[in-house]
This record gives sequence, structure tokens and C-alpha cells, in this order.
Amino acid sequence: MKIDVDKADRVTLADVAEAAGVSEITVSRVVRGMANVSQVTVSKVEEAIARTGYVRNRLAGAMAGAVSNQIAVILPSLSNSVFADVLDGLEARLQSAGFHSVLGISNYDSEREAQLIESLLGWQPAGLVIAPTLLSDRSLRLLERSRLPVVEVMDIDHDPADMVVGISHRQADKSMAYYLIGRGYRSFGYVGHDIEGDHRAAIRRDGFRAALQENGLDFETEARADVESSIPLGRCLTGQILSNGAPRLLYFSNDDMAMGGLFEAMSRGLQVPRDLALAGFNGLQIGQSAPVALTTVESHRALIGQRAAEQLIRRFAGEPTERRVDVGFTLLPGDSA
Amino acid sequence: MKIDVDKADRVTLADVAEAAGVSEITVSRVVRGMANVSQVTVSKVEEAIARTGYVRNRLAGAMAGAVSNQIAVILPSLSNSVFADVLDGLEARLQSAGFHSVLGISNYDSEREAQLIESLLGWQPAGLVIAPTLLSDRSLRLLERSRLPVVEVMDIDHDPADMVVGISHRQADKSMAYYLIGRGYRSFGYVGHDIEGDHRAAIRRDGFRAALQENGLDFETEARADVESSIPLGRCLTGQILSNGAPRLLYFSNDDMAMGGLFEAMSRGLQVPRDLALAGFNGLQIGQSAPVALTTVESHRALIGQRAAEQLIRRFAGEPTERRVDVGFTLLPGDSA
DNA sequence: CAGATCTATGACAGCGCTGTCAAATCAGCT
DNA sequence: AGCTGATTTGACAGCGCTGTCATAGATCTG
Repeated sequence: MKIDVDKADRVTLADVAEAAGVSEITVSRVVRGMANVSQVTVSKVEEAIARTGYVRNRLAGAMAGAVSNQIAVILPSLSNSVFADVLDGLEARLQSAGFHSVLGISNYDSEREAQLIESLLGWQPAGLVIAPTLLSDRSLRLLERSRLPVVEVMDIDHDPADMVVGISHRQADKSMAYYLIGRGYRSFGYVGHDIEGDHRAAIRRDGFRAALQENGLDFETEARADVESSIPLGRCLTGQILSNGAPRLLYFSNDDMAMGGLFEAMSRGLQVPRDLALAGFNGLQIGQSAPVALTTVESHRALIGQRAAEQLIRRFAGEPTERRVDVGFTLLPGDSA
Repeated sequence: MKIDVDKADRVTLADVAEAAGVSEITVSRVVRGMANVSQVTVSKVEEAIARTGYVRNRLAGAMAGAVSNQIAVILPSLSNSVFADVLDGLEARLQSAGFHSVLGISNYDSEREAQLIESLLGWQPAGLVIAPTLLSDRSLRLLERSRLPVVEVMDIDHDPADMVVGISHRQADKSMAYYLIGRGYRSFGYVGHDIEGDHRAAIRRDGFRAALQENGLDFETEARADVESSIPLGRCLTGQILSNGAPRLLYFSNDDMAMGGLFEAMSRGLQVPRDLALAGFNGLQIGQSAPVALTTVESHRALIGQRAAEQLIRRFAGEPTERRVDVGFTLLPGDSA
């Protein structure tokens, strides 16, 4: 019912070509900013474009063989600000290089992730960026077949299908453990969220624990819930732990959780770090602005996004890329431990 | 250099058709899940698809006349969690209806916004969702020409080009002002961020102030900086205000800023709300989990995203849509004022 | 000034799919 | 058997663009 309307006024290259008195291909060249068109023609065409209100159809362009400028981005969640940060960094770089991201949210579900990959691949993107839950065999096959550049982001503690950008979560939390042990702490507790879905959190916990064990220590208590991390969850679990005599230091699965812990401690009138010490992970702004700055590890999330974008852009340009980019982490000493 | 490789193994409908011993169009029907194909043929084709590893090319599909399942989404920023929340709600609904979002970030820049609209329109999306900085004439012309459904989100205090989903920021902050005046506060200060770029914050400030003036009051002090809102900024500006004798209550441009204020107050050993009262806007989780729960207005951001998606989906289905959807706000009394 | 070298422009085919319409097949009924 | 209507399948054209290769001028060189 709408087809005739569309047809009536969808402006195509041919229309512009006619209006400018040149051929379609010449208009196409102008639109793409190619060099081999004379100044005179360029201005004629530009005038015609303005007059007709032409909008480039990239669908047709991509189909006809030119590469797409779309990048498929698959993230486990957006409510977690960590991924929003990555996406932010990614978008910034991609946009300035003329790319767009097409988004998919997997909700930490590996099956959903595979579906998304397939569906997004259907748009023939130029490349993919994935913060993988756990790439299934099906996903890997799809990616491999596609022959597209793929950047996995966040955790570099595994062998990537193509490229990976992030930090070593295992190292990060070992460092934190060494730091805290060095500061004299000997009594530790762990407060965490869903470890099934968020395997990076699991890696961190294991890394931290391994470092403790090297020193003949271990977590005295653990509080965990199988839901996504959040400030209220951190607060609630900390409350539980504090009710039955807490360890000297609580190590949290991330800064959101740790902020919850800090808030709970404050509510109870505890002095941090005198009565209770806290450490988190991520280096979120909120933790650094708190009355007691959080002891944590800055994970440079936006930088991860940027570097991921750069790897892709470089690959497109035929420049060499690194299989593994470690953006590094920074221990933020803070005042909470 | 790569073309032959691609050609060699890019599986097309024709390949599947041959493998299954049917025509292309029949395969196409199976892929699209159309009803008028016999069971026998369906299974033959599905087997052939699995065997060949066919991945649907939506580019070609969209070109050949079927509608795109891409929705262009343009937001001013992602580092502000408010927009991440909207995007989260939007994605959830869109994804479950089989759509993808193609993202553009305008950085509160109206020129950039217009560029993004044009560029994203080139992908012939099925619809657009925009949290507009301020739609320029050029943007409006582009949108109008496109004849596509457009949902503006966040603020409903203006007349939309097509549809709008959000809350009335003017109303929200009037309500807050009335509430605070009703609680007996008479001495107010304002702490805000960049009002040029974030015109919704400007509307809120004006709404609040109008309500004050109705009662013969006004802001006694204002602290403002022309940068994006953040917790550190809130903390810094609050510090400035507190140094020269603060008003009884500080009204912040949003919850991030207010959290900064709360932190600064706590650091100075002030009792909230006894020594200083605080109010924010957005109803962020962080504010509600703080030791002193923030008095604020819940703006139902994820819901805005969801409703926006629903409007689009309904429009595609030919069902009636509303020009203006008010998701409503909720005043959260909290303990900070 | 003939021949060589660029530069600017165009003709043509085809990317992979789906809308349209026509043909073939099948079941149900007289 | 003969007819009707529903179901299933296919042929064909074309969506709007760009890669490839060819052509016509313009510029240069000895």
C-alpha cells in the first residue's frame, strides 16, 4: 500500500545523475569522495544532490561490493556500567572512522549469543566485537566461516579466535591480593555475584584466592548470590556477613558490590578501614569519589573499547594487528584498605 | 585480493537451492518461515541449509524489498548511565521482536546528530529512536523525507515530529519543588552541570525555579560548570558552595551530581539532612542504596526505552500508536531532604 | 607533431534476495 | 471422469549501487 509512495519520491543515484547531467557512476564517485572527478563536475553534482535531497543508500552500496561500515557489537549486558563504558570507548573511535555499531545484548546467555552472531552476520558487517560469555562451538564456527575480523574484549586470559583486547583478570586480582597482604591484612572474606554467568568475576576470585593460598591463607567467609551484581546486592550480602562477625577485609567481585559494602558499613557506623577494610574491582568513578576512596583496580574499560576499535580499523587498512592487546590495569590504593 | 576467496565459499540461496533440489524462492520462503511450503520441502531445505552452512544475507533481503529489521538509535552519550538504561530497555524489547539497533552517539552536538541521522538513514532502517539534543532543521527535513516512524525519547514537553515517549521534566521538578516546600524548606541552592548541551536539565532547573517563585522564593546560590555531569563534579561544586555558607537545601541537576554532594557532605562530617538537605533527579540505584537514601524523582528510564520500542513495533504492525506517551515519574522521598 | 601518458567520464554487468504473477499439483466433490 | 478451489512451486525482473574495463580528451615529450 505504501510502495507507490516510496517509489514516487525515493531519490536515487539515477535521479541525481539526470539532474546534474552526468552518469550515475560519476555521482557515485562524488558521493564517495573519490579523487578522480573534476572540480567542475563535483560542484555540479553536489548542487544536484542538495536540490534533489538525495540520501545515500548504503544497503545497495554494501551489496554491490563495497565494504559495509557496520561493526557488530555483542555485549552481555548494558545495565552493568562496565559494558556501557566499553561501548562508549568503542563507539567514539568507530564513529570517528566512519563506522557504526550494530548492537546485540546476550544477557550472559551463550545460546542467545550464538543467535545474535548469526543474525548480525546477516547484515554483512565489516567486523565484530564480542565480550564473550563463552563462545559456543556454533558461535566459533559461524565466526570462522565469516572470515571477518573478530575482536574479543575484556579478558585476555584465553586464546582468542582472532584478536583479543583487555586485561588479565587473573593478574589483576593477584596483584590486589599481594598488595593487601603486603599491607598486613591476614583475614579475608569474599562477597560476590553470579559467577556462572560472569566468568570474568570467577577468574578474579580464583586469582585472588590462589594468591592467598600461596601465603597459607584463604577466604574465611563467602557470601554470594546468583544474580547480576548491583549496589543493593553488595549491601545486602555485606549486611549478612557483618551479622556473624566479619573478617578484617572484604574482597568484592566488583566496585558496584563494594560500594554496597561501603554503604552498609557506613550505615552501621563502622569506620572504614579501621573497623572493616574493603576492596573492589573496576575503578568506577563512584568509588573514587566516595568519602572513603575505594581500594580497587582500574580496568580501563573505555580504553579497551578504543583499542578494540583501533585493531579493527587497522585490520581494514591492511596494517598489522596484534593477536593480544593488554591495555594493562592500575591498582588504585584508595583509603578503604 | 580477497574477492576470489569470498566468492569461493560465500553460500547463497542458489547453493542451498541446488543442494536441496528446489528453487531459490522456495528456500527463501523456508528461511523466512513462510507458511505456504510443504513439510517435506521444509525439512529437505533445512537439511540443506545445515549442510551448506548458509547464513542469510539480510542486506540483499532488505534491498529486494523486504523491510529492514534495523532500528537506528541516536543518543547524546553513553557514559551517562541514564541513556545506557534507556538503551537497555529499548534493546530488550527490540531484540525480542527480532530487531537490532544501530547506534549513534551525538555527544550533545546538534550538527553531529544531523550527520548521524543522515548516515544511519542510509542503512534504510525500519525506524528511528532519538534522544534529541535539539533537532535541527536539517535533521527534521531528513526525518520527514524518510517517511519512517520516529520516536523521540526522554522529554515530552514539546511537540514531536512523529511520536514521543518519556516524562514531563517540567512537571517532575515542579512536583519536587512543591514537595520540598511542603516539607518546610525555604532556603535553596542549585548545583548543576552543562545546561547548554543537556537541555532537559535546563528544563528541570527552570521548572523547579518557577515553582519556587510561585512561593516567593528563589535559588540563593548556584554553582554550575559547563561540562558533563558526574559524581566528582557534584562533589567539587558542592565543596565550593559549602565553603561560603550554604543554603538549607541543595537541588542538583541529577543524581550523579547529588551523590557527589552527599559524599562531600559526609566527608565534611555534616549530618544529612540535619545540616544540609539534598535532592536529585533520576532515581538511580546508587542513590537509593546510599547510607542516606537520596530524595529524588524516579524517571523510569528503562521503561521509556521499552515503550519506545513498543510504539515502533506497533506502528510496523499497522496498529494505532500514541503521539505522546507519558510513562510518568515517581517521587522517591528518601532521607536526604 | 606523432606518440605516450594521464585524467575524466561512462557502459555494463551483477551483488543476493524477494515481489509478482503464472503454472503445476492435489484434494474434494458431483 | 471432470471440475473447482486450495495448496505448493517456480520464472522473472529488479532493488540501487559499485567494480571492471573501455573510451574520449587533455597534457606532455623529444
